[in-house]
Amino acid sequence: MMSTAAAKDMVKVARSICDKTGNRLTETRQHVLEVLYELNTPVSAYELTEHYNLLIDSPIKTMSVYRILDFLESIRLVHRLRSINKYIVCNHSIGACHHTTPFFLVCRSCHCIKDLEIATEFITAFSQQVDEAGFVSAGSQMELSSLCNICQQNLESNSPGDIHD
Amino acid sequence: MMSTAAAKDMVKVARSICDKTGNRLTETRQHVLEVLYELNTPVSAYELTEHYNLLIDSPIKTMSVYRILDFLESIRLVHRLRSINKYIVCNHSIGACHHTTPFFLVCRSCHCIKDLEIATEFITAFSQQVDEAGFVSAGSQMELSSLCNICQQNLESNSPGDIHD
DNA sequence: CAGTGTTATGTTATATTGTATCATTACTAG
DNA sequence: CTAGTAATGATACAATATAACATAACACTG
Repeated sequence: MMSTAAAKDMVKVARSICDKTGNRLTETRQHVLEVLYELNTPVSAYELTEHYNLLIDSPIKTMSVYRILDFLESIRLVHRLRSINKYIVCNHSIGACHHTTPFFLVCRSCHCIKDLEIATEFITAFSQQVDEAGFVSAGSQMELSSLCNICQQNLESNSPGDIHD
Repeated sequence: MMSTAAAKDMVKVARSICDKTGNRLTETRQHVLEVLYELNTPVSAYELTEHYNLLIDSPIKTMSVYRILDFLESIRLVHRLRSINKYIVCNHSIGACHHTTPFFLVCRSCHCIKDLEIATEFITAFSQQVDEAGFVSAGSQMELSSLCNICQQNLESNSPGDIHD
């Protein structure tokens, strides 16, 4: 596994988080994180398994990938995009997480995403409504199921299934 | 299939929408809509199939249910909750849809939901950010993956898997 | 009303995503 | 060292979703 400097920094952050929270950043977990980081796009657990097995010499099965992704999500190192069943590295693994409710724009056609930065006033106003509705705002995550401009244009020009890069 | 008065009204609305949009509200489609309406809770395509086959004498297969749900979603009579892979009847089938971006609070534990009414100013402010980010706001749908109060309490009291009704 | 194109549904098979379960290995504390 | 816990391996299976092709219902035209 070739690691960029950025990836090494990310692993450092991950290690310190694990240390603080009394968790183990095992080799396998670190590898999963690195692979996910290098992919730099949302992938399913199965896709991640494939890439892992191409990049890392000790092979892994999807069951383990699920478990490790669950773990990494639980300590907030990765996000699970529930609307498309895919995973990405959390910004805060690379020192950029705002630690408020994340807001993902998700293209339901090509599955590209954008992590939107929302004004704090916005979030707090929301939180109140959420709490009033009998739900928990803390630790929640928003996803807007939408279309990116490219897919929108493709649909208009009647070429469905036309996946851009 | 016993139909309540409310269900009949809903079917009437559905029929008029289909008429306007040049679509057919076939018997099967109507049945799917009625069953989903009576259930009054988010269900998967497979769950819907089961209930359908209990309530309607002519049996259906899940493949058809998927197709019909897709259709009903396309003309905005049902919502697909992508974060939990379940479907519900859209409010506007019962004359209450605001026709802006719907916002669903979704409990990731028990899968109960709440359709939040959001202030219009809110939505428009959002839409702008979404458009600026290169996504399409029209026709989008928001889901907040969260926990309802009951599940939150259950988790705190260390009884995971404890599904309330 | 027959013929033809289109839409909807039936049917079967299969792909994709996610969990349950139990065995084994690795680490941790006494 | 060893007993207990945490992590992973391995196998099976459940749940969700789509592909592909056949048949049926409808709708338009001549």
